[in-house]
Amino acid sequence: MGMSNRPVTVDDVAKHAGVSTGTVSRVINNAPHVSGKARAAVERAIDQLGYVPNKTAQSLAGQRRGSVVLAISSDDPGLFANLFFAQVVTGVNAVVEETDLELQLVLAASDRGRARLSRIFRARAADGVMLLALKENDPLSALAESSGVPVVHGGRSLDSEPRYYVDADNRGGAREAVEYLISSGRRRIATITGGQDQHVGVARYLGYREAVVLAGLDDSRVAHADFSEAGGAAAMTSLLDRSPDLDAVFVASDAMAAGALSVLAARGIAVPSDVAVVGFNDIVTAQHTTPALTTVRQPIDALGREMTRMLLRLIDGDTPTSLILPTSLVVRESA
Amino acid sequence: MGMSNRPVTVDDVAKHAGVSTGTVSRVINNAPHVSGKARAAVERAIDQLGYVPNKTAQSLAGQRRGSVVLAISSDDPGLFANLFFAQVVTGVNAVVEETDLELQLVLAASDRGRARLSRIFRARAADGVMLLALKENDPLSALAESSGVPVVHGGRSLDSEPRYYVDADNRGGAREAVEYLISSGRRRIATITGGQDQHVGVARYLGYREAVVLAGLDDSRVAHADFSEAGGAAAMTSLLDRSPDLDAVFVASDAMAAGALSVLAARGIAVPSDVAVVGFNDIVTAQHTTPALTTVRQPIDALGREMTRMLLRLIDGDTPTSLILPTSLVVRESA
DNA sequence: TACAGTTTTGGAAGCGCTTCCAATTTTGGC
DNA sequence: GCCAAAATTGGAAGCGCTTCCAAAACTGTA
Repeated sequence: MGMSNRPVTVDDVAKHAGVSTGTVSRVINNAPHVSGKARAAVERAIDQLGYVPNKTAQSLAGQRRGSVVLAISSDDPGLFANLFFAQVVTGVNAVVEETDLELQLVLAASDRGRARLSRIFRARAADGVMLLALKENDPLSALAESSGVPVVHGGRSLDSEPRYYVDADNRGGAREAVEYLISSGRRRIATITGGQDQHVGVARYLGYREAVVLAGLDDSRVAHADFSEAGGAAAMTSLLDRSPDLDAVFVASDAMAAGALSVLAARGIAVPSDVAVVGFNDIVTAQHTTPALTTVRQPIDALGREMTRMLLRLIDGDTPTSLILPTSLVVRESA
Repeated sequence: MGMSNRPVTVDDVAKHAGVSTGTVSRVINNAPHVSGKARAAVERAIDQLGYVPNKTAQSLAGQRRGSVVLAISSDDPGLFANLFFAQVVTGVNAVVEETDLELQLVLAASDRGRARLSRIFRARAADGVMLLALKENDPLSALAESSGVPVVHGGRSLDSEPRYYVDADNRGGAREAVEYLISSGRRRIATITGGQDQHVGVARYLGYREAVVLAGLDDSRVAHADFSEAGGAAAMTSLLDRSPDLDAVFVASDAMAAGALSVLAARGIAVPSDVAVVGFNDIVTAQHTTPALTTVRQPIDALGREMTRMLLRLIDGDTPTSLILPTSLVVRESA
């Protein structure tokens, strides 16, 4: 059992099976043009010798890399980033696992990580790359494009729509959330937005406006924030000062919603009876806020899965179409 | 700029610089025995041609893989697992990034993942492997051992201590937590344990006993559970029924502590005035429980970092010693 | 200037596989 | 039982790099 020092090679297998290396290779890759007899002999030899193909050699000879990389460039060390990360990886892995590709991870927030990614593109050192949470206008995006390496983006950026991407339906989710508020009788609906320099920030704001305007309601109760809890609190304060009559607020992230809730609580405003609150993301703490937060959930593992499927198709030479994944409203107590 | 179809190779660089491929290789790997003149010429050529070495070819020729794998076999999809996961990866990446190794990820909870890992061992397809959260008595452990591939374990198992591992000081952390309870005047201290079929479960229980016995207190207030919130609740109930006089409880995980807290609240027992509660892990929700949970924090990213450092040393042929990382008590409101 | 010792260099032989081409064997139709 | 067509096979030529060895170019000293 593999006690020998020198690993078993195709030549050993060929010799042992009494065929040529070419035939062994054909069997390994179950290519056509192999007689049943030869195949059986080779398979027996492989078994007896405990042969495992050397992937490096396969790659070199076969002109493919045998690996895809998942690059995550979020430098946000926050809870959401972490969980998001883990779930995406899970989804990606589930699909990669079905192939015989390796999954390489690159955390591209640091300079070293970015350099690494750049090298991968320049050297075509992977069969494909999934790019997650790239900053707006990231130079890596252009490099990726020009390298010829298949690339799938997770999420979009404001400046330019990637050729291939998977994204959550941020606008639709926001719209649905607000429509829910409207259907439950709210009429003076405010919103706290995330950074308007990011696609998700804008998309969720647009979804809010769409719903509010369509219902013929006032869309002027807007406070811009930055996705942070503190920002959410500040925005809620400003909203309350400007429009004390509001009866609902759609908040573009759960973290901001948590900030908003604490301001509401501090002012003695009851949720949801006085003011209904809806968040976005469905982070874990959403269940633990007081009251538990009604929010919009993104299908994060599906995002990972679909990105990977798309990448595989791209590697196969297909031309997939970008995808927008539906969100779902999770109704708890706050609305 | 790389518009050519055929990628640039050492031969191109050699020709362009007027030297041999051997010399180019020596420059790339900055090996000795290269004149300044030759080095300069090669570097210029590399620059002008935009040459990036082909890692696959380097691996094949150099008899090294150029990659390490991080294998995670936890099939626990829970919050803690996710966050743990993300933090370990972050720590691992931080160290791997400093080398020119690639980081390959294998989720070994599924059969396919396990098969993949097995293949990696049998084919020596990585320079080293980090094994996280392997189940007790996992056959992969034996395979890893016999393969000759350097392996570092994260955490220990009950049945056999791995040759090289990094673990958190579960016993010490538990002991410190209980000593804190004692020092704040508690005398009738109970514990809710995690699964006693896992090393962490046993270690934390041992830490509890150590502290309690050393202080000459009664160590009989024990309820065994399974690290789950529901299990924690059930255990708390049983504890309260058996020993209504208890004035503190050390709970071996935050999830169980959350369950315990809800039981306490339901019975109208005030925390911490009537009963003090300490958890373990410092998951995010620990800050959001009512009251906020005092708990023991593990240095998870350090775990990742130290595992990686240890693996690198192993790959270099050194003989590191296993490591136990200190935990720290995070005092909040519940104790 | 010559010579032994040192450093640098070129070039070829792999690393373990795939793939192509030509050679061989098999097949099937008459 | 013969022949062309089809299927199978062996073997060699790479894939792009490292490394080893021998050859070449230096170095300094006598």
